[in-house]
Amino acid sequence: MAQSIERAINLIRRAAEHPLTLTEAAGVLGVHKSTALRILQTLEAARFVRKTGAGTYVFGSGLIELSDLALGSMDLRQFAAPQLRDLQRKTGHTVHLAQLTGDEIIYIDKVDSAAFDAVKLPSRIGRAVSIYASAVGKVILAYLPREERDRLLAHVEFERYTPTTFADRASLDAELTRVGERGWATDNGEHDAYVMCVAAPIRDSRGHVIAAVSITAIEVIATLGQLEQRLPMLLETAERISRELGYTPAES
Amino acid sequence: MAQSIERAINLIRRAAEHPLTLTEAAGVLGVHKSTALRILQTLEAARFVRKTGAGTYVFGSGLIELSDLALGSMDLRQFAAPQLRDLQRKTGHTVHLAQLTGDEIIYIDKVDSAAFDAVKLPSRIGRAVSIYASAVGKVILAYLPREERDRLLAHVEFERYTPTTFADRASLDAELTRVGERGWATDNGEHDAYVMCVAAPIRDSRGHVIAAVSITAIEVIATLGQLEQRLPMLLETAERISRELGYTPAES
DNA sequence: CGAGTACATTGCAGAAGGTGCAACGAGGAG
DNA sequence: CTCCTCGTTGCACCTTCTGCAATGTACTCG
Repeated sequence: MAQSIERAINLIRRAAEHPLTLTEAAGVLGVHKSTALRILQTLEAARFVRKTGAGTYVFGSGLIELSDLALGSMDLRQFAAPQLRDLQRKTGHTVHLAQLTGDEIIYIDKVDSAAFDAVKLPSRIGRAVSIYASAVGKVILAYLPREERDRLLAHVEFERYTPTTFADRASLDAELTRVGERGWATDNGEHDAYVMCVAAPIRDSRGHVIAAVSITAIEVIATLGQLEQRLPMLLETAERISRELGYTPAES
Repeated sequence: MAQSIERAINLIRRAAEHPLTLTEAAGVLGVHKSTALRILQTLEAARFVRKTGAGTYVFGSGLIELSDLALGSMDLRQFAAPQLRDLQRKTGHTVHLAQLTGDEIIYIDKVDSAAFDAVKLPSRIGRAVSIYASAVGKVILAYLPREERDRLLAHVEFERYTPTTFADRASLDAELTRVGERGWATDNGEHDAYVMCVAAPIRDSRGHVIAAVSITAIEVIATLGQLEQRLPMLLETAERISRELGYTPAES
């Protein structure tokens, strides 16, 4: 649509992979060197690329600062990272940290299972997660104020990914009530039939649920029941992270 | 220089901070909505931004994937992260992980000192480090094959940042020999007069030095001598990371 | 329930910005 | 010392981007 921008993006990608000379850049885009030069200079001004002493262009720190900015709450990530790692080691399963940002829930950290899983989980840091067909999504939704929950679900078009998906508002609300009562959520293959999860909420200093940790496994590795056996560790991890964020559990 | 690209970058920045509606986007840039729309659509195609159900634009996962790609060697980061954290906790000082990428040395991870330092270190993940006026730079240089060292230093213009800077090739080479012999490097305020560092090399499975860990403090907090007392921990951390990368120390 | 409002989206003509050319400059190799 | 390659600059042309106006769509309020 906007080809100069497309060209710029193309160059960013290349530069991130491998140092790029001006002539290479022009070659890749199939444009004149002067054109490539101007694009690179613009990107350099934004520190999206950086010019090395040798005259090659490489990715710049601007991009990383941006992702940091976007992933926001580096606090949360920083505090959570060692706990996630611990949890991964103790359970052996893949661990996710997801957070509500804007209108959606995205993964902000992930610790892969140490096992040489034949099957890689497709989740990626920065990706949005289904808000109603995931354990992290449901556990966050469950603790959101009524109006907030309504706002998030207002635009959602429910889709029945698998037989277990809660694919309408009524059954989802019932599930959320259940989740809210027991304090954790599961994902019984609700998005991908063979992927199981258990998730627990993370609270900030005001007690608001703002994120969630989960452990995930494909059914071949562990059934949902087996995952649920790890629940004490999961809940402890979530609580520990919450405490680091300044949360003090009310004595109820 | 290329204003459509500048505009695109501007929008990326905004979207990373806060969900953005089309009208806002147009307002920010001072252009017509249709213009803003086309830019956003282009960015969306590259997944630099993503459109939420509510119609707002937020940062997209493409950016994060890019930084991951650029920081490369996620292996190194992953393996190193917990060790760095440990080292930070034990020493109390800021810990850096730097790596040789292309022609330069960049920080690929950082664990800030837990202390409420009045002075923040200006280092940032993704930023390039001076190759000859930093502990990490020198320790990596010291173990590089002769030709590689020459290549990296060929384009360098030496600058005497402070009285302690090794500002010419001859004195730098002498220093590198010393570093190579004892197995670690210091930065005695060679770039910024009040910033002290001690760094140790990290090796990959072939035994090549590819990165370095360092502990850093401003002189008010700790003198170089005090940092050197932490040397055993630093060296142990470096070796542990090297082992995780598959390095097996030769019995010399 | 229906009109009104606010917002996103599309097509098109004009114009501004981007493009390629050619010439210059700098650095390295032989 | 000369040639060659690569990065950089100024400029005229033309492609591409822009803004307008009209259409479509979703939400609101009477």
